[in-house]
Amino acid sequence: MTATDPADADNPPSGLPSVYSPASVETKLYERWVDRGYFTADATSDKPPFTIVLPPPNVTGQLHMGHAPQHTLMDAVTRRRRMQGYETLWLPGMDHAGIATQNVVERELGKEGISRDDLGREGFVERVWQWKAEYGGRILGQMRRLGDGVDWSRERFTMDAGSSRAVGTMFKRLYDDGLIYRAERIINWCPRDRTALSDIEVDHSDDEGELISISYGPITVATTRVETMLGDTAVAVHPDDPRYAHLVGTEIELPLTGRRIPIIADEHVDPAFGTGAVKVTPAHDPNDFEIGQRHGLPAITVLDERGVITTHGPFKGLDRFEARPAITAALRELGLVVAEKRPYIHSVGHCSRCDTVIEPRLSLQWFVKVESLAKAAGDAVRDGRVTIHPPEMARNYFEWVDNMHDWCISRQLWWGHRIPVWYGPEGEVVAVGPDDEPPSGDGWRQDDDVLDTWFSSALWPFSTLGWPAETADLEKFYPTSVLLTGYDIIFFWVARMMMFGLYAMADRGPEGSMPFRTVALTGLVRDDRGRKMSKSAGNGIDPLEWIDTYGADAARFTLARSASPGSDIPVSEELAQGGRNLITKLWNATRFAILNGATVEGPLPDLQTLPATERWILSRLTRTAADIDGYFEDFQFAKACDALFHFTWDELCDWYLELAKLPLERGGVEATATRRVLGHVLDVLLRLWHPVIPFVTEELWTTLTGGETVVLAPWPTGLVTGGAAALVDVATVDGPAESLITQLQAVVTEVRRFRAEQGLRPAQRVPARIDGLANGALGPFEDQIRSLARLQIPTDDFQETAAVVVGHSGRAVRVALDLSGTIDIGKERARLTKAFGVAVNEVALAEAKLADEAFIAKAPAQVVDKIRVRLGDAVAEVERLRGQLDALPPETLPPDQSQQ
RNA sequence: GGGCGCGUAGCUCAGUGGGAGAGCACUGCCUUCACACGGCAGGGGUCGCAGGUUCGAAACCUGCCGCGCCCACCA
Repeated sequence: MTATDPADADNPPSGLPSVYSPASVETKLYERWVDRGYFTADATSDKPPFTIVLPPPNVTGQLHMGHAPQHTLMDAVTRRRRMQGYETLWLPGMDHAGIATQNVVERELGKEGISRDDLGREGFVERVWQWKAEYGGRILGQMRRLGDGVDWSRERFTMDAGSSRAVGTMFKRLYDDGLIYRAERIINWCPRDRTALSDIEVDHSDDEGELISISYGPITVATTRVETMLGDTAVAVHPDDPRYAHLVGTEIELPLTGRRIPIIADEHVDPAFGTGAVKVTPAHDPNDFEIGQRHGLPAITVLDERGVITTHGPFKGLDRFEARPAITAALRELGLVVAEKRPYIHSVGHCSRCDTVIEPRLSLQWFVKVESLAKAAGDAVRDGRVTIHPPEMARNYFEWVDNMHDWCISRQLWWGHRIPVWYGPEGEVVAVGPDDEPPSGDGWRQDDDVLDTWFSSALWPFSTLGWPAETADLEKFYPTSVLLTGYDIIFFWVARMMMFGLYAMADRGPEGSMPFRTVALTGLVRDDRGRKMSKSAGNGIDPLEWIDTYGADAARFTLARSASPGSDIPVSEELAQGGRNLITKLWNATRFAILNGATVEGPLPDLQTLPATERWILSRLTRTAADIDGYFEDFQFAKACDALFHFTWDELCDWYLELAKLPLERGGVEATATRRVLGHVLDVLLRLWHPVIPFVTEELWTTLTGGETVVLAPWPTGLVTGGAAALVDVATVDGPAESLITQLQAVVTEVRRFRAEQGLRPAQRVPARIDGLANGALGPFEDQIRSLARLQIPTDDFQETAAVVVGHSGRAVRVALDLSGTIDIGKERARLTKAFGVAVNEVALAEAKLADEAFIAKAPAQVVDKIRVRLGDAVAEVERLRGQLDALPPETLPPDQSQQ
């Protein structure tokens, strides 16, 4: 059916097929935009800058449903600013993603049967670069398909020369300021990736384990990690615990090892937990490490970097998870296991990259001393220099920033920025800046570790603009305007950019140093049942499939219309279809306009000369544009999309286009005015839509207006430059026209409802006489009302069999219908009776309210007035319905039904 | 353990003191000349529960129940 070939019928006049096929225009348009340099920023421009930071996707990454909404929203924000006349910069790039990328390449090597050790450090890193050249950055191509208007001439990578230089500079500065230090600490260690991790790279989950109570002679301890007992160097009890007071200061023998360890008293112990006695393993537990520090205990490491036991003959060489049952068994044999609780559910840390259980491990690492940096990062939000949207998310930010631990930045990886520190033969430690010569000579060697990926990410807002050099870009585009990202990386990225930005740019003063002025947090993508998207749950939806099936615009609109600040975004196939339908609707509306000669040429006719229908749509357009502009300003994308959707579908298509058909058909002066108004409305509407659905609006706008591009067309409101303020003029706001058309709609809707209730076919024309129009302002629209409600001019033998009355008192419109032969009197009587009952009830309610003295005494006058008006309406309604009931012809039933 | 948030139509969600809304889904009629990816009309909700404030509560307060997320060094 739909295989009608519209190209034949419609192509000649409109140039647009009746069904939009995104695939045929999207790629072409994107290339055109890039070629014409629309997205290329000019640092020498006089326009005010608008800069938005693209969270650099992992070089290994693919565009997934998590990115799609954020990219859409960033693009929409940027496009609107561009149309408003800002010099916009949206700078693309990728993150080298240390562990993730190293893992991918190692897996590749694994397929060839070799390990990274076979290649050596240099060979391996070389291999990663090769991999990047060949497979990396697929996501960049996917961004083009989404329509991201980024400045490709400024594309960056966190490991490129400029970024590396920024990293080196930053490290050196922090080091010289005493904000980077090296220390032996308990850190999170991933035995599979064999590297240290920062606290936030550890995900905690409640896992099944076991709680084993072991007798250490006179005292019993409980543990979930039996294997670490080999490294115990004390047993701790609470200082006030009377049960153990006599044992504090004595020594016991540690089972299986023969070592003697002290019993000590420490405030950290909770006497109410377990036996109230804790085994202390300073090398393998962060709390125990601190207890050890306080009491001068030795730290004995019993696990190596792969999580394998390194001591104690029978257990040496066992993996930690093999050692656990082995040691439990050995203790049980000695009769020392006094209680076992399993399953025991407790919180266990996992590597956020590979899910391996984290092993707290004592090791020598580099740290950023965060105290002063975090304080500054918190203050910048507290004193309003940086705004967080939505505001309640700021609490999360503060909670983290105010309680931050020092940041472990060294990683035992090969892929990343190598720590610029050299160690000399005499134990010298020298941090080397990017412009300095590293020390040479015998015995000097560079640190083997690399920096946490997030170290370079934290510099992204200014390293991409040329820092540490004082470039024109940095001057023009820093601080950036908006950071739009998911709330899941507030800690990983947002807070760290704040810390580093404020520090590195401190010479610009408090108002110029922050990395961005506004942080707009988006939700995460969920499926239509609120579940997180994941491949394993089988509910992953691929945004590229949506683009293939429905087009980029449909995908973008679908995502944007669900995006409320900070709220999660549900996605489903049905929603995407709704998006596709909207695009088609807009397409056809514009196509209709073009087919009917809509034009943007010449000035708009004087408002006074226009019929109320035209003044109404212009008034609605102006209000809608203002609403939308405000919603964009507040990152209320869902509301902006809703307003656009509602105006496009319910007002423009359902009413204005239908109303316009008559004057367009008639031609002449009327048609000329309507064509101009129609062209204007679509011109403005397509501009308003463009930030969200760039492709289809470009195709339609250029066809409609003959303009070069909508990308650079002035935004209808909130302009900072350009002379297009007249696009939406406050003067077009027209209350009387709006209420008049509302009345017109009510008349048409009432007649339609009546017709539907009578079971009339939509196309069937019914003779009708319309009273009450002539003395009202609706008079000129009788023909349109007849057209919309399918009412004919009364014939000579007109015979009123039913009437529809809309409104009351002198302003009522009465439509008398001749339904002889078709009307179902019974149905109509039932309908009127029901409505009559409702109206009577209304009257009773309102009267009761007005009789309530307590209410009258306290309610505001306007509320009382409102109720009086309501009472008047209800009384009129009762009268009206009574009249209609009385006017109803007597019911005549077919003979065969008269018995029922 | 701490923090944040949520519970409104079958589903996903708007709605921050004055007559319960949207999209999708559902029902009926319709290939009406922009659009069947459409049109018209319609059904459907004790706004989680219980108290309180108020003339008036989906909204404000308290408690309870249920759910989600984040943070946390409970052995």
